Amino acid sequence: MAESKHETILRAAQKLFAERGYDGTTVPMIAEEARVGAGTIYRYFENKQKLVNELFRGSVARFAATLRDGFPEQEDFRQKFRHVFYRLIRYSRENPEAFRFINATANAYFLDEQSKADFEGFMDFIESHLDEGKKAGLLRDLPSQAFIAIVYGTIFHLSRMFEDGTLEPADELLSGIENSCWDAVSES
Amino acid sequence: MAESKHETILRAAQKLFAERGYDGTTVPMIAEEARVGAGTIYRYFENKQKLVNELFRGSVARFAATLRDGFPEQEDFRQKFRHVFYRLIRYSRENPEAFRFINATANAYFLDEQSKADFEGFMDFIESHLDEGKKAGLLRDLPSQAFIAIVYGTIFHLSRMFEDGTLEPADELLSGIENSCWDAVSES
DNA sequence: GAGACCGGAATGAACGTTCATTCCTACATT
DNA sequence: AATGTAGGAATGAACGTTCATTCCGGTCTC
Repeated sequence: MAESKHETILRAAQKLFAERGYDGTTVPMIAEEARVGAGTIYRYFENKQKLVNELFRGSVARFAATLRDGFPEQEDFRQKFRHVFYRLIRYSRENPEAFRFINATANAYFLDEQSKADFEGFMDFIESHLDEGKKAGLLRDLPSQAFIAIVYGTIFHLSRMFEDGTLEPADELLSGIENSCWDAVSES
Repeated sequence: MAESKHETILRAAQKLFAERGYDGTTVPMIAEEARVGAGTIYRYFENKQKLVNELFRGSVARFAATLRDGFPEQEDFRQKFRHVFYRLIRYSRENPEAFRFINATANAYFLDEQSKADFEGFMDFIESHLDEGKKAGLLRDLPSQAFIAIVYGTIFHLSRMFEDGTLEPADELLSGIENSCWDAVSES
């Protein structure tokens, strides 16, 4: 089998959660999307809330891995910034549903402590990376959270536009926006 | 009475929708928050979906009014940009629940055509304003949608941080971010 | 005391979840 | 090789609960 039932169910849930949200998605909907019986879902997940938390943590872990993977530890800060930017873009483009799901879910009332902690850890990676640039005097005198708002906020909105076809993700466009973001955060 | 029941119900619904989303909010919850009977809600709204759509349109209308109000038609583009930036910030700060609700709801499956059209009209105002700057050669060679992603995306993320206390909305910080955004979109 | 208005119990549909049953696969027996 | 059997996996009808919505008896207002 190419994909286990466990994975099939998670994939189906992710698609629906991204489209309709957690509360707007019923367990029978997930079952139908995954082409399994409703009861089967409960062989793999204790309940709907455990399912959404497991899905969230998995998505965040893969997202974090995408960022850390091939991080140019030896190169200069400008290169590192570029790496993070393009990896954020890459993940949002290759996993639009996961990206949308993560962002819509990150503050949700049904997330457990572990999930919240995992997401915070992921954000800390981005923040500490920006802190490094700030210490090196390469970035403006703003809290690194502000940089996150600029870079992550931009990419988040961009990915929405790519998804609904408002904007086409051409290389030239991405490179232009990467420069914009760099100019927004870097010391003049 | 300072506030009609109609308004009280809308306010209560907005608070809950912003916190828990449309499907995560039940009509009895809204009734309790508004301190009215569940049946009373149906004296003012045909059903839950009509309620959320009316609320959405009202919020978008007030948001749009905030932007248009006092728009410095006679001044230069830099001033106009500043105006839009600070009005976006102002609305998100004075109406954090409305702002969060609008952004979480803008693409939702339960919005009717009228609501979608209203929101698009609002976004068109921002876009046409940016187009003007582009025609004047003041902005980079990027689609104006990309500018929206940068400015609106930044403010959206920022407002989240203000709401959950990650960041404090000091004047100095806002002015610094406004400059960042301007540098991100303007021709060097 | 008539009429508009309101609250919250009542209602049927739909929810998350369970469970008795069926299905499938692998191995034992011949 | 063919048949029998065991047991985990899968199912979907059924359960209690909760939802959106309706309805009706009571309460203000004039």
